[in-house]
Amino acid sequence: MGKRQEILDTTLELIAELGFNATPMSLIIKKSNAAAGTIYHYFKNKEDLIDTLYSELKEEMGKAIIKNIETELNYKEKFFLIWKNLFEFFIQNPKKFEFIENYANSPFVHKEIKAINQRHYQAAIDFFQLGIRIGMLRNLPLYLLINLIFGNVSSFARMIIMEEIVPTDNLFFDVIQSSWDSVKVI
Amino acid sequence: MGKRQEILDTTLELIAELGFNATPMSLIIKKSNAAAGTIYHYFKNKEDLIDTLYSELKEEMGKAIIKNIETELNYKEKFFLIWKNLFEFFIQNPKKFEFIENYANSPFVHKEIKAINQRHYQAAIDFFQLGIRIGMLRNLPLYLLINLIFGNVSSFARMIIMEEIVPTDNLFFDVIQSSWDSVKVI
Amino acid sequence: MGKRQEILDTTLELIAELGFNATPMSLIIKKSNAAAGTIYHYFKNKEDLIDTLYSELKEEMGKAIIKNIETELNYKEKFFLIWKNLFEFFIQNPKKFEFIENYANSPFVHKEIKAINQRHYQAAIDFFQLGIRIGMLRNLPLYLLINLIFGNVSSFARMIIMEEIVPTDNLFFDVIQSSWDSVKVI
Amino acid sequence: MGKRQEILDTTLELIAELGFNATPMSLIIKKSNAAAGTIYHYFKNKEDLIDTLYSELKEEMGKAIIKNIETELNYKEKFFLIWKNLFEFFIQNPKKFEFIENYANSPFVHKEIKAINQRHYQAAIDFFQLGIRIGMLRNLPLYLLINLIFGNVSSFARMIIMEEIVPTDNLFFDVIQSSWDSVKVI
DNA sequence: GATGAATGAGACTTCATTCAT
DNA sequence: TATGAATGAAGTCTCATTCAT
Repeated sequence: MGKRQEILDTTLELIAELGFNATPMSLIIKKSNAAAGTIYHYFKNKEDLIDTLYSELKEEMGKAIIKNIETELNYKEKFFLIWKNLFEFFIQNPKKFEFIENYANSPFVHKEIKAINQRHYQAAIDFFQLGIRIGMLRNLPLYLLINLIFGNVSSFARMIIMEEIVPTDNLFFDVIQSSWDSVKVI
Repeated sequence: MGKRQEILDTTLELIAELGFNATPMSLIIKKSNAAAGTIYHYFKNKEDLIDTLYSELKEEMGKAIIKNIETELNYKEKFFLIWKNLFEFFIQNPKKFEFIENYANSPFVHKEIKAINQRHYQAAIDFFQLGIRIGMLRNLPLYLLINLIFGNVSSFARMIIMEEIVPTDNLFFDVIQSSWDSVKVI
Repeated sequence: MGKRQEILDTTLELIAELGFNATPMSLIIKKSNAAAGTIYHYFKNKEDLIDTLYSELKEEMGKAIIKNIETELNYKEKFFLIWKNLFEFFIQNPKKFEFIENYANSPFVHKEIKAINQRHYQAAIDFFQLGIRIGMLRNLPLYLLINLIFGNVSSFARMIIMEEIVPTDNLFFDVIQSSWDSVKVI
Repeated sequence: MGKRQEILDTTLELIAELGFNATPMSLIIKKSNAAAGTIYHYFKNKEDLIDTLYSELKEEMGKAIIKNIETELNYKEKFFLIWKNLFEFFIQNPKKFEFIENYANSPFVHKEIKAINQRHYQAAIDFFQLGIRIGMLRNLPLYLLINLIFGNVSSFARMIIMEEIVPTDNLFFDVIQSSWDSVKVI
């Protein structure tokens, strides 16, 4: 698979499961069958390793969100599609979900890294901005609106991943509808 | 003020500002004007210190949420009151908000601690359950519904605290209305 | 019982069971239901506490060894009596045995303390010296001879206390005879 | 010499001289010219370091005891040889003697470690068992007999090492004869 | 006599990182 | 590319002891 990728995968795995605090380099080294020096061959230091992982995941997530967005759909249908895309990315990648969620608000993360990675979301951001402009969505500050919607997706996905609720098609429909109702105009 | 309280206050302050990783015991010791041994006189170890702080904050937050709930109000008005109570607790206690948010989903936290602290929210939980039963609120799994609503409050509060948006009465009204629209029945 | 005695008893108990390393003052404090300050009221410091305990035990042991020595007995019978006295003191006080054994060769002990406590054994020492002089015992350096004999008692007592052998009258007779055979003249 | 061996040697040196309590890891680190981390690279923790040292010494001692045992000698001569082998190992390695003696009865030592190391003594154990079977040695429980003899060697060696007696050939002959007299059959 | 909160030096250990191979 | 022994600063925690009450 290549040592570099193995290291990244192991890091994701461990941090998702144990958290940052309980994931020392020594553990990443052991679990990824790499030598200490090898990690430092590919990454400048621990911070760089984490930042790289974060960036790659964010890019992957950014692409997942807008999958099939070019299809012929009306605004509401595209909203539902984006919502579903994000939701399914989380459900199908629980470790990545865990990592991104923990990392996103952590003081561990560098603001610059966050800023840089915003670019992967430009299409989605534009979509929501359009919704406000054409009067489909409530006139809330753009990023607040996005955070509210994405927060809904997270809350729902988290409970499923944590096995606190059982996902069904009906439930999915209810939640996405609830989310839509919160931002749609009348 | 008492060393114990001083230690707890300092810990909140530091972890909110710097995060877990960047808050060694030595720093807590220095900033709280206590000796190393004193911390261990009151808390079994760092984990116990954090758990205790979390529990005390959760209790305080639980009480804040249901402030004035006994007043003569209709269901929707009570919903708005709880929403506002939580929001104001966050805005007025940004450090506590930061700590609770970071800590809540961290693998650092013990499930038992979370479970124990649920009791402080019984009144609020009962309130949402009632809403579903009497047909005021969408028939979603109880805790999912609560997480969606509280997630909205968090998203809004976070952006204000991070100074990413400027709070106004109008904005507040829009957001709380959005939140209500997402769970109200028609 | 008096706090002082309770502290000494607890210290014996703990050190016999756990060893010096695993017996911090804090544990003695907890198990003896005394406050930290109380220990320091009676003993200058930990060293003084241990030294005091050692001295009291040595005195007690010194008296036990020469019990009934004034009786009308011939030399060999008195040898057997002393041997038996020491053996029974060990068997009946396994914790004291453990403590004395561990403490005796520990660099923890102060030479002066050891020297001072020799006086309790003067009668026994005189008895062995007499044995050499009158030609009943091998002409070995006095303290070597004593150490060989007392070492035999210890080896035997230790195995019984550790339940590595089962004590019987016959076994006792064999061992004491073996010990006598090692030092008797022809 | 290799860091690992240097650490073990230094540990033996220090513990023999100062005892467990007065031998912190920091001192071992300083005297062995190793970094703190290096010790933990080779040993899980302090306990493991001590256990390893104990095991290696026991193995060495086991081999020393049976040196030249294959020579053409009668039973008594072999008994004297083993006695002398052990004695000389102690005299020539006073630090190892000190360490083994202090460690052997310490609650610090793990029973499993002791059990494992018994295997190095199988040849000697067999020799004493044979002595009992063929009627050369007193019919005492095997391990008791061994402990009595080895206890004699220890008592003698200790006094020489502590410079409480001066070793001479005559004295050596007297003591070994005394030891033999205690277990030989008539 | 007795208490126990408070102390702070120092114990053990972990950690990210380096560098010769 | 890859290794892993070695580093040492810094982390968490323990300990004997003090002192105001």
